[in-house]
Amino acid sequence: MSGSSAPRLKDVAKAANVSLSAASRILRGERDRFGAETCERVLKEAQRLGWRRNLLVNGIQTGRTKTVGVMIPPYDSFWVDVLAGIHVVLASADYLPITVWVGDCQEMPHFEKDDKQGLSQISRLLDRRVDGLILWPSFAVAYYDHFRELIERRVPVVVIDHEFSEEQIADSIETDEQRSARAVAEHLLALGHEQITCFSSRETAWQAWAVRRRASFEAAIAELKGLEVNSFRLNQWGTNGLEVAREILSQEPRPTAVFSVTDHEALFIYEAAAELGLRIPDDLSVVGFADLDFSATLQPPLTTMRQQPKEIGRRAAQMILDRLDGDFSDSTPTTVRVGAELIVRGSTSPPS
Amino acid sequence: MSGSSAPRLKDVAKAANVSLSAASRILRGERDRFGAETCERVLKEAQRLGWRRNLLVNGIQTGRTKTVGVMIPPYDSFWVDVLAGIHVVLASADYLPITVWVGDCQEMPHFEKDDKQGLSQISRLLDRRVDGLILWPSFAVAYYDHFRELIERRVPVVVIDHEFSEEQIADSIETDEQRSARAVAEHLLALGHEQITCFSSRETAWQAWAVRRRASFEAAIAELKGLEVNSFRLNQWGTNGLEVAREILSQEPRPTAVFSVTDHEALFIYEAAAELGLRIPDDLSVVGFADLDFSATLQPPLTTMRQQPKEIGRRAAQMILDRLDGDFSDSTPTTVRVGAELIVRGSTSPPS
DNA sequence: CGACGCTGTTCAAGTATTTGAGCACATCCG
DNA sequence: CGGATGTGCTCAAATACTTGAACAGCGTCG
Repeated sequence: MSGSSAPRLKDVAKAANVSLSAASRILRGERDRFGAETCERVLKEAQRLGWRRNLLVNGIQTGRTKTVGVMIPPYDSFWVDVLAGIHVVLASADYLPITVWVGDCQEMPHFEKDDKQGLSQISRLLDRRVDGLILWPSFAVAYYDHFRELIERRVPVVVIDHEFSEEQIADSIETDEQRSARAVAEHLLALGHEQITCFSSRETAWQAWAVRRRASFEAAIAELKGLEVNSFRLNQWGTNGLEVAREILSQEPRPTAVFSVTDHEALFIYEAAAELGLRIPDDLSVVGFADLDFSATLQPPLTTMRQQPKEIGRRAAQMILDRLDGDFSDSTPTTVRVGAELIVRGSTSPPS
Repeated sequence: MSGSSAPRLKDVAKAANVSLSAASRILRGERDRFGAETCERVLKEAQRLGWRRNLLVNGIQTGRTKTVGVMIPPYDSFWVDVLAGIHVVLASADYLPITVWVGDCQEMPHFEKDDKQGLSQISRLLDRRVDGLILWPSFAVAYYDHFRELIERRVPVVVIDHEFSEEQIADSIETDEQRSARAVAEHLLALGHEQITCFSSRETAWQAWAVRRRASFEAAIAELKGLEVNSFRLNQWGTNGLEVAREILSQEPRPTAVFSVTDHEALFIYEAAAELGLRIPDDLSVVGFADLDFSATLQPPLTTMRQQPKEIGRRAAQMILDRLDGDFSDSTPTTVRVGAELIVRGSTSPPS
């Protein structure tokens, strides 16, 4: 019934019996110009009325909303951790991330209907005047023009897990795929495996990381031992994981080790192996990638490359903040590569 | 180098050679007052300059920012799906969720340092003038006063998974714990189990759902068969999952079935069972709750209650939108209970 | 010829707040 | 006693629009 919407500064000023601008200055901390008693009165009234500053107005006036748009697929614990990293860093600078979904999250998180959805999401962020943008480049290529426009308007952009095919127009951050794939290769070769298969993800245009991961792995195996890796991948919609896993395990000769480009694919290998009565790691070694939340508790626990999603998130956010603080134009776009660590668990052993 | 920040309406008007207010009206869709040729010119210039409306201004003027604050723990796939549901519904109404983290997401997602963190997060949302608030009530009790203030200001609040201990002051949405727990109880009893243990989560003040879930389960078992359930729980920080699981499986007599209050606890049971050489489901039946992303691919696949997180998210968002659309004061707070479905997989069987 | 419709214009006020400039008054110094 | 200094506060413009009201120029119709 009180029907009162948010109290205005005007109300506070009136209640404390000072002018609007006096109230504004006092509440902004410019107190030395005013008497202690006046300050206290204003503060007390603001408190009593429950006044809070209106950041929208600040946004209009300063051109800074203290928000950063984030466009990533909140798909598994990897992305959740990336988000966590972003949140922590932004929060400590009193920024807030505004996250939008890409893809038809209704039914299939990893699949995007068309470019327009992503573009409209970017639009919605820009309408809110975000100060910066962190994104996973589902269709980065399609957005190039958009990026260029943003950068011209001094809205810093950081892209996660994307390699710019031509000119690099924005900052970029990714897992060091080459080193990581090599670590996996070294591990499997050291165990003595020679029949090695790689289970890649969907390798659509925007899944550049999957391509790089698989290719780096193939290259490492070839370079280290001269062996050829037989590679499989998911279909375009990522719906046939179990079928591919079955296919992988039905090869003649059967591979003794499978490197899955993420832990998700490894799950399908586990499932197919159980179906076929193959024991891990006795009959089959499995290596994943990401160290997702469930990987340590699989039976057997999954050997996997532990990425540093939180660190990736933190660095991404920090890059945005740095760009916003410092001079924007004088530094060229950079790429940060974050390391990953091989966690050896029970899913790998020498071939029998 | 162009150094241009976002173009203003003024720029568009100038470029199209019309007045500011004409440009405003045309771009807002009030076109019938203007000639087709003029409209086209304005639209074209707006497009060319990349003009986009400034929702901050709209927010100041109308008091509606078209944003909804969301405060939930993006902890596992359950919450990710809740978020997805929220996003879908809000996006279709051209709203945007602004998500803040609760808890020290740096190290321990499910643990909050103190009330103040949550309150400061709410503050940051309110400073941005969110139109509504969806939250998971880590410290809902501590926030009661806050809620009351929000509701007085006509900021609708929806609480997920929280039971108001006294007066219900906000809308609330939760999984139907009673029915769900009863379904689990019926399943285990139908299989013939009599030594049944419940593995609860941390049951801190704000984990009301865990308390309700465990208590409902105990009650159902008692009511259906007159049996007593031996219940265990995690410590206050949720750090001793494996120890508790070991303890559970070391009881004399050993339970033949364990109901885990979430799939996370079930993972610990799997791990402890593997350690002790117990086979699931031959020696031990395990039931989880939530049907998280990994549950179907465990070996054996986990029997679990499938909640409807997306539906919960959707309903929560819809409740906010309804409150915003309709008359706010005339309807009393309601509680929505969303059903869950028992998914029987390989982790349960009759006791041997 | 005057009224009317069409297509625009200008004016002014409103949104919530910030901020540079400046004013009134008191005190203090020379 | 005049001028400098400082305190406490106010005024007005600015941010980027929106919106209602009034009005102006032009062609047309009765």
